[in-house]
Amino acid sequence: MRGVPTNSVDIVLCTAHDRQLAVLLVRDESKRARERWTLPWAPVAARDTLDHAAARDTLDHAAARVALRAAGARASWLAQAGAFADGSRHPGGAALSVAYVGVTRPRALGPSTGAHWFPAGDLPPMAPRHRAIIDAALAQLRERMDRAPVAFRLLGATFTLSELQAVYELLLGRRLHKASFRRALQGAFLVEPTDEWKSEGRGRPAQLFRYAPRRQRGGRGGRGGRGGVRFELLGG
Amino acid sequence: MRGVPTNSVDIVLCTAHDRQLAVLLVRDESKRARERWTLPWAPVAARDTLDHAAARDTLDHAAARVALRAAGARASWLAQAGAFADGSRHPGGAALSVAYVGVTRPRALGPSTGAHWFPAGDLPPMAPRHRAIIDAALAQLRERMDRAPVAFRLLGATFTLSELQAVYELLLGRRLHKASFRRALQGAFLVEPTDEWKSEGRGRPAQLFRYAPRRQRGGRGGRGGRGGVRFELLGG
DNA sequence: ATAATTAGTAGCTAACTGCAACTAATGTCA
DNA sequence: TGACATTAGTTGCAGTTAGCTACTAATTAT
Repeated sequence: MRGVPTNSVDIVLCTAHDRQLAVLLVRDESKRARERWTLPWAPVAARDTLDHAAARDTLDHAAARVALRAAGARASWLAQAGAFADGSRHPGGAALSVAYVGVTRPRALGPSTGAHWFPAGDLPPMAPRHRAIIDAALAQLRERMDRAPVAFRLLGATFTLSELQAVYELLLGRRLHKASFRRALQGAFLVEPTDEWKSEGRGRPAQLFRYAPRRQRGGRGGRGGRGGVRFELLGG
Repeated sequence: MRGVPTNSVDIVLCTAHDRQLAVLLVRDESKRARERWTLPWAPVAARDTLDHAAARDTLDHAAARVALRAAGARASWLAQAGAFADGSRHPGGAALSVAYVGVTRPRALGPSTGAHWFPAGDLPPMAPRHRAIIDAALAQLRERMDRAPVAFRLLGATFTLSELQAVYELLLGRRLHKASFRRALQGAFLVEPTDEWKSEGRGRPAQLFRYAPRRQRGGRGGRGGRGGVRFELLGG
């Protein structure tokens, strides 16, 4: 916290933890912090953005660095979630915060990194701006699930269809119908079966699949946006 | 342009102009500008964000002010489209730009305001960052059409269903099927008929409707997000 | 063996989309 | 005046898709 206010990049990194959607928070190290947690963040100096004219996108790279440092591993998906500059003070005093939302595969955090996974529905007290960022980031995560393969990035190279459905349900926050889910998935040519099967202890073993999107058959899909208009979401 | 780099708010304001989607640009007043156009923008001083703790969202208000000044009227819809800070220089030297996308009803621009509507498909040379902002803003505009009543904001208080469909086709950049469009609209309880009719010269007069969303009947819609998962958009 | 549990599939119905064809109301023009 | 063009608005049909219910399949627990 120098004299000149800086911009910051703040990350809402999500994972599946203990059958719940969890967000990564780190301990707030500033003096007046009393048992507080913050999102992982880093300042973005104005200098940086002017010096490296070659950089494809300064903000994206800064976000990737912050996520890597906080979680100990690369985020497997990361996208910008917006800029926040309302009055509520930022833990680091940043004038403006660029928020990112991402996912990373569940793994153990290194000890004493000061980071911890919190269930998204049970977060500790935080700075108002960080609370707002989390709300917006989780909302955008859900909206983007049908445009980016977020769910697949939360899984390993191979997975069962039940695992995939569980991730969708976790991220969307609602139950899905098994038969419909599989029919839609099959029709989208997104996964292909492997020769391996996975037995989880109880019940029938499940076949393992891998994410292997093939170019769409002329059907509905396609980037151009076919199909009718969806008026259903325009409540008020 | 003082010594300290500032942040900026840059607006991609759209309207229907001459049967085409048009973007509002203003003349670049800076010295080394040779016949160049830029998006309407304004600096956001770091001070502002710290002083007015009461302001709901500093950035949204700044964006609304910029749009009002450039177009001479309030934007009827406005949403944040992301933060941009790649190497490409900003016309005003801003280190970081927060982009907004909005729409405003077609109207005559005041004379000699330095602003002009350009067809979205035929834009003049601009700073690379502004070009990137426009691309991202128009993409987001299309994605948000089914979550926010953007099309209705481009129309007056009453409108014919053909006018509504034309706006949808303009913003989406593709043709829609008349019967399906109307059936979906009727099923969503979004508009209600008025007693007035509008005759456009040729052809049968059209009934005027007004935007009056009623709370959804138990059907598909609802904010909670019903319906199956849309895998079709996950190409690669 | 039998029950419990999980995986995976099939049939039915309801809803929705696109298509084609139709009726309705107005202006244009011979 | 009457045929024609133009735009509005509706209807019936076929194909597709989603959700529901119910079923079979394969494994572990008792």
